[in-house]
Amino acid sequence: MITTTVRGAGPLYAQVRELLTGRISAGEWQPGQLIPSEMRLAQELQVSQGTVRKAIDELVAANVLVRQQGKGTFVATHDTHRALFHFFHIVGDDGNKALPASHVVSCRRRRATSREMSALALAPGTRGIEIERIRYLNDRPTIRETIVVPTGLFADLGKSRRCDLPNTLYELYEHRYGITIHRAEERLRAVAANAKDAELLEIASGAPLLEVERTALTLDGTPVELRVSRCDTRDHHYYSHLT
Amino acid sequence: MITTTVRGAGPLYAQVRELLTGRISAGEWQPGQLIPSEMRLAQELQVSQGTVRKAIDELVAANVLVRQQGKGTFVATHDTHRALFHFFHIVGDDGNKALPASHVVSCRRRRATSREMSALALAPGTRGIEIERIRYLNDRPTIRETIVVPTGLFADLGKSRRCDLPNTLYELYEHRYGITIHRAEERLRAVAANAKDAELLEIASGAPLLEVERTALTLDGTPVELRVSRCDTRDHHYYSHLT
DNA sequence: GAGTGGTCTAGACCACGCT
DNA sequence: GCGTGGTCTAGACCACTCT
Repeated sequence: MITTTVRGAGPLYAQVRELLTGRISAGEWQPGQLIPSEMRLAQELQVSQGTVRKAIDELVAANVLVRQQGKGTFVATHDTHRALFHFFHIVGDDGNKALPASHVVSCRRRRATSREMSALALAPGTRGIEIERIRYLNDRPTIRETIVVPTGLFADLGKSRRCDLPNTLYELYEHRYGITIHRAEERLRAVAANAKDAELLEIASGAPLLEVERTALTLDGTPVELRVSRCDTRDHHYYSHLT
Repeated sequence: MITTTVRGAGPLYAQVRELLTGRISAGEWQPGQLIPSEMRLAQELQVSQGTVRKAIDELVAANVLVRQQGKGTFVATHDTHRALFHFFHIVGDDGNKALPASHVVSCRRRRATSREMSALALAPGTRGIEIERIRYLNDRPTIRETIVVPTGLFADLGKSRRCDLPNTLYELYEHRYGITIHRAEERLRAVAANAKDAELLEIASGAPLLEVERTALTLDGTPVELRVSRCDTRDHHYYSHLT
């Protein structure tokens, strides 16, 4: 494979994989879009189809690309299914799983805290947008969510009159700001409900809550969102599969 | 590929994969053991090396096999590394990760509860072995663990004088009982510490604890252990990576 | 029928571990 | 030097989608 810039060592298929990743990361191929066929890519990059195939295989395994036999290969997109199965791990104790309805409580701009600056790699003094919302499961307020994103990437987020945000924010990030969340890290703790938690979730102050702190990252590893969810786990739990 | 028993449809490599899985599951190839080379398997099964390779690729991805260039392919085994990186998700808030020391509190035989019977697919009235232990992180009691396994599979477990069990039980299951834990499901909740939790973990009664209920399964999907861990998450958290 | 990904094969050469 | 897995290639045929 010949490229203008010297691409470091490693196997050919890894170089092809990184090249494809770069094009997607740069927005050359948008989410949902059809990428060139394996044959075309092989010709363009002067490698065999099998090498392109191996590169694509790995990107499919990493949820970056999606194959559809007979149609082609597409850049993965954020839909309700992905939100539910890859980025929402709260399940009813009866096994039911559904995306909770959301109600925005507040939406404001403020300085980032030191925790937010370190988690999102922000310069001191950077301003962020804070969205607070309550999410309902079985018609009961179950999750109190505080979401912080830097103003730089999401300039006009929540500036419309009534903070009318969709339930699945990652679809909004993708369609409106061209930012695709690729993976996330979550840190879970048990905490005691404070007065505000108690009021919003209609529980006793001091009751145990599951706190999930999530950092969401783009394909190139940039952290773009810090989200803290406090969940009433009396009828629900967080599900994790270990391999 | 010709086999005595008719193996259902599907691609050749999937049939090879299931055949290899079956041999491992049946104990024909033990954990840590070298399996035949790709060439030998290809000859034996009358398929190409590439087909065997694809089957093995998938089993490596599923942590069933491990390749070592120049040496061969081995059945995956439970060592300290796997315990720490695949089956232990509690991390210090400072980023430190270490297996906690364990102290067995009690070890007894009793009837399984209905919860245990459903989680482990046991017949009513089945007896189980219950191990209770405290695990220490930074020299402080941090996790209270209750482990239940059926007596059928682990006949003499904990019958030695002083319940002297190793820190990583899955290594014991593998070496002593020929049972390999392949994957696990965890359900997390926040709960309030009861009197016993408070005493053993040296915290206030009612303090929030992270409860992790784990079902551990073998390669063929049989559940063999139910483990409930109650964790003091004031200085630690449960880490989860989403893709 | 043309184009796509999915499977299967065969062969070449490389990198590594052992003896 | 030999056997192992790791990479790369080339070509055949199948299954699916769309026109």
